[in-house]
Amino acid sequence: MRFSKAFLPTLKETPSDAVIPSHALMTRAGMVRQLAAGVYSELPFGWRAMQKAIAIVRQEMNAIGAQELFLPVLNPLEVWEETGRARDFGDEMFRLKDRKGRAMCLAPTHEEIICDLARSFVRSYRDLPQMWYQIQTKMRDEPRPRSGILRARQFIMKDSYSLDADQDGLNKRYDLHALAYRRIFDRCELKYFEVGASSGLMGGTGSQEFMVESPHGEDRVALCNACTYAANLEVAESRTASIHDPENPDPSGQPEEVSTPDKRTIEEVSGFLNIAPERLIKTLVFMTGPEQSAPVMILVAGDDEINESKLLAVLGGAFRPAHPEEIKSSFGVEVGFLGPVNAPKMRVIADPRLQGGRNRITGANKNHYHITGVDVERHFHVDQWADLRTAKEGEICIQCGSVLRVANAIEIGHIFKLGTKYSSAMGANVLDAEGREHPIVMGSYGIGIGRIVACAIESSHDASGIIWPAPLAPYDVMLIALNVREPEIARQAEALYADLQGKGFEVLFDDREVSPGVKFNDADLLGLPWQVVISPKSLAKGGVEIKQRAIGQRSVIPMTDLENTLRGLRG
RNA sequence: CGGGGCGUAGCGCAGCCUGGUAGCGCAUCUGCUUUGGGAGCAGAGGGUCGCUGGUUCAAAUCCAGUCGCCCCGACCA
Repeated sequence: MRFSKAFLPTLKETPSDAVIPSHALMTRAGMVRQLAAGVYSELPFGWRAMQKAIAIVRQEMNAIGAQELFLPVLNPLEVWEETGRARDFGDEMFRLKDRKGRAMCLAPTHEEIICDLARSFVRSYRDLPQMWYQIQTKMRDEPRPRSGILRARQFIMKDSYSLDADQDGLNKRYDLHALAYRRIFDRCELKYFEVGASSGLMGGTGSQEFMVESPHGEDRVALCNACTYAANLEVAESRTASIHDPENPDPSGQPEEVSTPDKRTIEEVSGFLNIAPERLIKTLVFMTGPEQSAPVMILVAGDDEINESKLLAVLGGAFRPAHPEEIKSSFGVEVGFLGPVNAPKMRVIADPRLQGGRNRITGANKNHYHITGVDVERHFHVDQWADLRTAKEGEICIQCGSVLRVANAIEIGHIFKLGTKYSSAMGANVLDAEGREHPIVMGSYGIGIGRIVACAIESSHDASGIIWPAPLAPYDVMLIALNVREPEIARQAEALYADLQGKGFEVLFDDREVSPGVKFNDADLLGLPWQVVISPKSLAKGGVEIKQRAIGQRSVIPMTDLENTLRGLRG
């Protein structure tokens, strides 16, 4: 491609609404253009990078035997009502009506459509296994699109689905996907890691995320400094130093009320009574059940934060924090003075960190009072022990005993063992060898194509611009002709342009009549792996000048060595 | 959904407080000169100041509403 003819609008200045490096650079390099919040046009330079990522994904998906198909984005809402996800997705699903008034939606993902195909065409265990994938535009009305294309409302995703007769089959298909994903991200030269994850809205029995560490990532992950343990903070476990309880002055006594006027938060009470926060018992009340009308009491140590993902898994269904009025009517007390002792009867779930606690402090269920000397299980009953706390930086790895750190990361892939959630809801069944009907056992697997590209830039750039990993680079070589009005330069540059292309290199040829500075700056901004400069100076030295973008060093080499040098650099 | 900020030329911004001819830099177009890190000179084009309404002799500027965009949080395959 000739730069003089290309639709490649580079920008000298960073648009004011680009906050993170990948967004700023993608905009400045003429890769994308925002049309609305979370909606982007992919311009030619950016689209080429996307196509590189797509080609890699496609090859590796085909390599594990998956078959590509293409599903509709425009869906009748009915299909989504069968599984209840029309409701679960809520406002995140774009909805519309067709001219006849039929309720339609724009697909945020495609499990339902896959299930619909499966129930129509898959009858027997002999038809299984199947792996189907597509590279498709997804629509989600995100409450807050942000970070450029990292969190968009319209984005391209590779999504695949496996259909199996049993759990063993699912495990195999899941492992195949994990393998393919590792190959894909390796080939894209991303420094990724895998974490155990929550399956959230998707349901199912297990899931892993593929993450790239980045300060601009929206996910938080716990990583072990020594071993391979890594988990999304939503599910991460950790060990903590045990809580030191001073002897209870009266081991068989009852808790004692202390006045704590206007001290509501852990911090206030801890400061006021001069007692370590971990010895306070934090009491929260959530409403759960089908009507969200059943209260449940959650107890954790005062210095811990409730982990809502873990709580969701334990409660097994939707929940919400109780309203202050609900608490007032059942406990007769303000939030802030709640406690498990002499509380109204309700299900009590406590974090194991409280187990065996002695002489602890908690709310008195009386405004402006707390109680001290509380012994766990002697003074109140616990129905269920469950890990409900959020792991923190510096805590102990459950695998190896080393120290955990917490980092931000960008999710580039996610694989799920769905099980039969969708197939049973939609009646996608197969007959087994004995002629009995079973729901198909499904898996679902996603990769964010745009995130691959954005992550590559996010983790490989400098002050001048992008530094492409070669496999994702929109072109292999930036050929720069300086002083193109000089006939000899023009002639040699044209010849080189044709020659390199003939040898299979993808070349962006800067043939513009602009000053050298403009060309060098654009070349660094666009970040192609190699820059080849042809100029009076280089010709005088008997060749062309070559610069590897990542390293920055220039050297002049004979024209005849160019091909070998470029191939050598390719690695 | 809560909090904050911003909408003025393609991009980056000033002007608004204190109402009175819409500006600057970059980019664009023409001509000449220029070619190793975002060139020089001369000339030119480009704006319903997000939108609607109000106040006023007069509104980019003041008031109200509305739409859009960004950020923090909540939320989130």
